[in-house]
Amino acid sequence: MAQPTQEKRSYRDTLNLPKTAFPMKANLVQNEPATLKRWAKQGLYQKLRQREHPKGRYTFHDGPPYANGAIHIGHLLNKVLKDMVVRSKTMAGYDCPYIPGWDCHGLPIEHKVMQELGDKAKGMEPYQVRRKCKTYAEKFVKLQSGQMQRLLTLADYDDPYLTMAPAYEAAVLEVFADLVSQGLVYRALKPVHWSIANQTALADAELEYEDREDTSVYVLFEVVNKKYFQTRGVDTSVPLYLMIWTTTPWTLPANLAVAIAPRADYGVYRIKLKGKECFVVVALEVAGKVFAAAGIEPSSYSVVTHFRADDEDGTDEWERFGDITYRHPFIDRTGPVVTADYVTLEDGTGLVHTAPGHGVEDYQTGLREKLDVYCPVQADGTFDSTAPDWLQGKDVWKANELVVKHLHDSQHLFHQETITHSYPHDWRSKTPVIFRATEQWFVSVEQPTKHNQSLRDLGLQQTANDVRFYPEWGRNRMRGMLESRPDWCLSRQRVWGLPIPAFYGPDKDQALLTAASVRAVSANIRKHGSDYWFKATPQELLEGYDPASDPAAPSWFYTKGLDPDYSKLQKANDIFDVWFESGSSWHAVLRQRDQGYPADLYLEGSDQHRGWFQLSLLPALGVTGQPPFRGVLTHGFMVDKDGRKMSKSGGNALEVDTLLKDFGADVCRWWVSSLNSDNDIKVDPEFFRLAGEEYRKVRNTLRFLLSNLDSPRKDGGGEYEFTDTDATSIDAWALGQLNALIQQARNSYEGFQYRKVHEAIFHFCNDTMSAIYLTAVKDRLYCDAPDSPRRRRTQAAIHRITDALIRLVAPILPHTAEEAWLALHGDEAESVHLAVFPDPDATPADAAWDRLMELRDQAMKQIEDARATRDIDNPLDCGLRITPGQDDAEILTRFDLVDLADLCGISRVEISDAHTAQTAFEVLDLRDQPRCERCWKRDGTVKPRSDGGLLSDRDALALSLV
RNA sequence: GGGCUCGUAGCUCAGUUGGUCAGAGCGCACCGCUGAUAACGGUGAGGUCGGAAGUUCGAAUCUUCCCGGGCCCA
Repeated sequence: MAQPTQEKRSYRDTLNLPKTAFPMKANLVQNEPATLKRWAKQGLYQKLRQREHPKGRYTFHDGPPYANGAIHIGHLLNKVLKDMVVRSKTMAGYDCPYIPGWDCHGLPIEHKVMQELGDKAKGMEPYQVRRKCKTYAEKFVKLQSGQMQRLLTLADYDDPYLTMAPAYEAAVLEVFADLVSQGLVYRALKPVHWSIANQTALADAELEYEDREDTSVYVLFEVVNKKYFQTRGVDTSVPLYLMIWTTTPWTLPANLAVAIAPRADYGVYRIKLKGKECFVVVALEVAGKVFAAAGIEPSSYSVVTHFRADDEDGTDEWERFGDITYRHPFIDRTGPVVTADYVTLEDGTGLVHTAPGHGVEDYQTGLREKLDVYCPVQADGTFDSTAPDWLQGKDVWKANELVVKHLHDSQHLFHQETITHSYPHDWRSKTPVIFRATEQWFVSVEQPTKHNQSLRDLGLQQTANDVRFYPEWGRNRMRGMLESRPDWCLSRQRVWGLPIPAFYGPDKDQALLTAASVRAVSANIRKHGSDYWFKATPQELLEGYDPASDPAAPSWFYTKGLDPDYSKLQKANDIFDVWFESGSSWHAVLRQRDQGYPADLYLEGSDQHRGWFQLSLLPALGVTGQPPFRGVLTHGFMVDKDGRKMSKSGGNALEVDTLLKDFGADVCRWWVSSLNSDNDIKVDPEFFRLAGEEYRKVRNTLRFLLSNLDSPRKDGGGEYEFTDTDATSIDAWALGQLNALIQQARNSYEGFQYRKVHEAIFHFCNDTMSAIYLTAVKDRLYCDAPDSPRRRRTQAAIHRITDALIRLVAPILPHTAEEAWLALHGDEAESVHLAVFPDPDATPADAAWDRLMELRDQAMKQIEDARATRDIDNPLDCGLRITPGQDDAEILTRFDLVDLADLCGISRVEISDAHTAQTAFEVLDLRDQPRCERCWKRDGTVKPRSDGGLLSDRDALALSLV
């Protein structure tokens, strides 16, 4: 006989303790890249395309991020959400390709390149600058692509779509040609920032604001139609003036209206000017300041009456009293008084001189009021022949003086002063910039399309019904934007982009731009890329175009029977708004690459309601008559932990690379899946740390599950098949819970509710598995004979649970799921990502399980109380006597007493013969009973065995001592 | 200033049509286990549901106003 102490220790080696190669420590930062390599090596993305797809195609369409800079935390959210869509749809049985895209053209890149070039840019041809831009874009596509892959997104990174690729550009022109064919494209004037020095339009990013001295003038416009004032008792025999203020006198020749604030009070003042009695209209609030500036004493003027456009009670006086008109101070025309929201009382008189050809706000007002976009200033900054003869040929700076002098001489100048103000300058020439109306290309949202309705109406109608919005309020947002949007200005005066394929004729308003001519250029750009526009002649660009068969060919270019005169053609210098390029991706990617149209889902941040969503919707409606998407899913924006906007300067921006290095992709993805991403999302490193804690919990549950499958089965099932007689087993309960999880997770994935999946999985790991099931079956797994049917049944259940859990978590934690999958099925298993979601099965769980678990809760509570009051540390020192209530008596006879004891974590359970109304529990203190040296239970069967140990019957059997 | 939207325990979030709706998880504190151990289990504390008024027998839930965020415009 061995020594007792040795015997005690030796039982540990007789147990089936958990064992697995799946480590507790994830080491994601090192291991995730290896998983990526493995997927690449096995061609996972391509394999998925070839796999069977019982549900058919699910068309997800990726919106292109801008190829500038490294990805930020917003991209992380966006790309991970997209990847979860793609992976979950794939595992639901769809073919769901993911073609990533990049927006490559546009000002930010061109601007950056120009800055880098500095003075060198001056001697460069457009195509040379474009080459630099292309290189720049390529660099960032590569950088971002690498980062996105590092986030474990599964997409066709070998063949992404780039908006600067020739085939893409050609497709954009095809979309454009279709809109042209419908007569939706037109040319009109619009004010832009204009550099006189370089004779070019400038974007906001190319402006530098510097202080500048200008003459500001207070000008009197004589009212013509005084009806409104007459009703207010103003003497109409006395001249009445509107007083405006401006810092750009040179824009006065283009004045077409005066704007007032809708919700401000205006006074009519009686005043003497140069000895003459008159009335002057100025905003009440600023009148004192204005008169004081002109040196007029308060005693010299008085208010006669006052008015406002909008009454307090909301009635619109303006409409009741009709339009007020005034006479231009030095041009023979009258203009209306209109209201405009942007009019403030901070500077000036509260009456704003409005020249639609010389200001963006003025232009908007002009559109609304149907004013001309009149601009008498030419590209070189001089006035054209429509201006008064004393201004013609003079440049705008000279005109400032001339206009002021003229106003003074004609007694329209109330006051002038010199002011210093911040004024935009051309960042290259450092010269002051002007606003000047120029010819731009537009798409009309008002004209009827070939689908009989305007783009606006089509958009409103189809998004009202035929598109699903997640969340639903996206529909309202889209509607509001469609209702208020003006015609789309397509042209930009830049070089880094897709040229608008227009050719101008000898006269200013002659242009060759027909559906057929655009398609011809499109075909040639498909062959040569858009650089061709800058290198080739008009004739070369139009190769394949036959004006004879184009009824829309303009007569100045082609007359029947004669050869077209290509020498008349001059290439346009405009490029497309980049939004038109990305807004054509449904054609350039989905249709051109045969991905299916329309897409099932677009998924972007909520800023894209106005951006990509709307600007894809409009061209798609024009061409196809239907929206490019069936569903639109949006997420919110990242804010800091106090709910404030993220900003780099504020120091609260998080680097994606840092997050990946500190936490790994799966932890970042677990964090994403925990969010309600409809609205703002708070970000803080602490949240990633917490996500890491939760991740470890899930990982450890998987690890423990795996560790109890000591002999992986090749057939993937188990040696045990469940039958109806197992319905009351703990395993049947666990499998029933698994079914519920499968159902819930699949439904939530279906509705893009990743947070719900996250919660369900976490709860299942934490509660169902860790706290209840695995704790309950530990005893049989460890202590039963390895091949005991009871143990094998549990292992079969665990196998099924593990397999299902890995599949369910795979879209969220692709690396960890893969790691666990290989641990479960062996290294020869290909990939969990080629598998599909599990289906709920017909597990024969007894209907009484719900009640039984309620009873368990009650019993646990009592055991807990008893341990506290009687000072019992170890729950295995407890037993439980159950006195069944009437409703539970039958149920309790069906369940195994050992199972019940294991569920409560105690040594044994007995059922009393007595009866009560309500099931009652009595906790037994078993500390005076012998304890099995192997399983530590005091189950009543413990006695000395032939090996000298104190063992229970089960343990003796397991050791073959009986 | 306008359109859309959000504001529930320290944190992340649930709360159908107004009546067990004041909840869950994390975190925290305390306890247990030491055969899942840089793991595991149990127990507990925490909120006048952004503020005010109103409708109602009754409101986190409806109405109005206010405060504070976010996106897009202006």
